[in-house]
Amino acid sequence: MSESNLFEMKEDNIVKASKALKAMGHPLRLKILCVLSGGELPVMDIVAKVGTTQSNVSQHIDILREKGILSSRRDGSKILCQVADKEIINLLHAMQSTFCPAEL
Amino acid sequence: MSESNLFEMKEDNIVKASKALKAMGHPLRLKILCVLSGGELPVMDIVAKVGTTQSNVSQHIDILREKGILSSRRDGSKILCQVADKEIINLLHAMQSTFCPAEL
DNA sequence: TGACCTTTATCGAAATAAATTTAATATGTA
DNA sequence: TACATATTAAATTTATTTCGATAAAGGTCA
Repeated sequence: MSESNLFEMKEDNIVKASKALKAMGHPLRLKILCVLSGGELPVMDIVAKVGTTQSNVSQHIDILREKGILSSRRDGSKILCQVADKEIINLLHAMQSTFCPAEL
Repeated sequence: MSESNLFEMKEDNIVKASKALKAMGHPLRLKILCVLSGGELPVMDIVAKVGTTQSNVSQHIDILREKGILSSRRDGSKILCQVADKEIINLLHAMQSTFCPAEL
């Protein structure tokens, strides 16, 4: 009867988590998160760093925002984006140590 | 000139990581990982726990195996599956604390 | 205020890619 | 042979990605 999983996620949380993972599971969006790991940046700077169109970046940012992975605030004419919270930062750290063995 | 991102992932690693995240970013596959967090299980047991067809589970397991997230070994007529390594376990922990605030 | 520039968001549409489901069959073990 | 798992295929459906054009919101300056 050893019935305990380490991760007893409820269905709701499974759904929420899988949506967030899916959102992060796109190369451009993951790149955006890496770029933001240094701190807040306006959208235009992200565009410059990741190399695609403004429209495209804006849409990807929106997807990350929807899932609570990224947050943003207006500063004058600019929108400053950042990684939403410390939990997400931790998650990114865990990913880095999982997937970037040599880059620590 | 503060040019350093916390996460300086190379393009290759970004691609690898995003593929793995995408693989985990599916409710059924995440559920399979949760179910396996308690230890090794044969495929038939996973089928029973997650509730779908054998063929479907087998296909999802394959996707996780391809990305190095899950490993398996034969034991007689059964295939025992488990979460691939400690890094992935850490990642699952990070996800749990991010997405399951009340279930700790 | 009005004209204009910058920054970001949104829309429409085309192209592409996945995911789902089911069924049939193959493989390997006891 | 029967059981456990994997593979394949095909049909179907659904979603994603991307681009270009344009809209909206804020800032500047005459």
